Amino acid sequence: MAPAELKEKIQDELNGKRRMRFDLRGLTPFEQAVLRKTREIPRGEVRPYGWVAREIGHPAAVRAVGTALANNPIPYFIPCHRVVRTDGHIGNYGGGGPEAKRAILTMEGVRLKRLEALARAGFRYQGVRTTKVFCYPTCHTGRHALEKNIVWLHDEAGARAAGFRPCKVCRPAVVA
DNA sequence: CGTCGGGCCTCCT
DNA sequence: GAGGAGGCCCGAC
Repeated sequence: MAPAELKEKIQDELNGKRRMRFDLRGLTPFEQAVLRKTREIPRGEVRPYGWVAREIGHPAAVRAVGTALANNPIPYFIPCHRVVRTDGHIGNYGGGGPEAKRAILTMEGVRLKRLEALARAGFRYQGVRTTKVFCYPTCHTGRHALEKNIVWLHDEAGARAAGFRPCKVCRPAVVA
């Protein structure tokens, strides 16, 4: 394969445009589920450990998700660096520590400064007044929302109380 | 902000 | 196979 072609293939993989088949045999079903779910997180976005746990049907196995990701056999291609803590902190990272994790996410276009500022302020979700939908801050569905229509939300209960329903793309909560 | 306890999956004994 | 430790966590105080 020509270098240019290979480069394109790798880029497509990391952008989610291509799905290479990874051999995950040898891992437990739980670990496989964690890794498969993690691959669904788009480049430039992040999701909490708790989100992965809930999505794979083990909502309380949050910590175990972290353990499974720590054993990720194919770092970067299975983007465990896109999984962060619920409170907005970056969380730990085996391959180079939090610094490496921040560097990779920044490369992928995540606005970490903004994300961490939101975390410090206690905001976990972004709501859009006009659609009445709330998302995780990095969800791409809200990227064209007008600034004046954006509302920052502390928690799910508050979001719902304000009339917002969870985004169907980033699924910040189960659709009640 | 820190600490505590809970909870879950693996691995090791 | 039972039991315990520990890990890229989380929510409540």
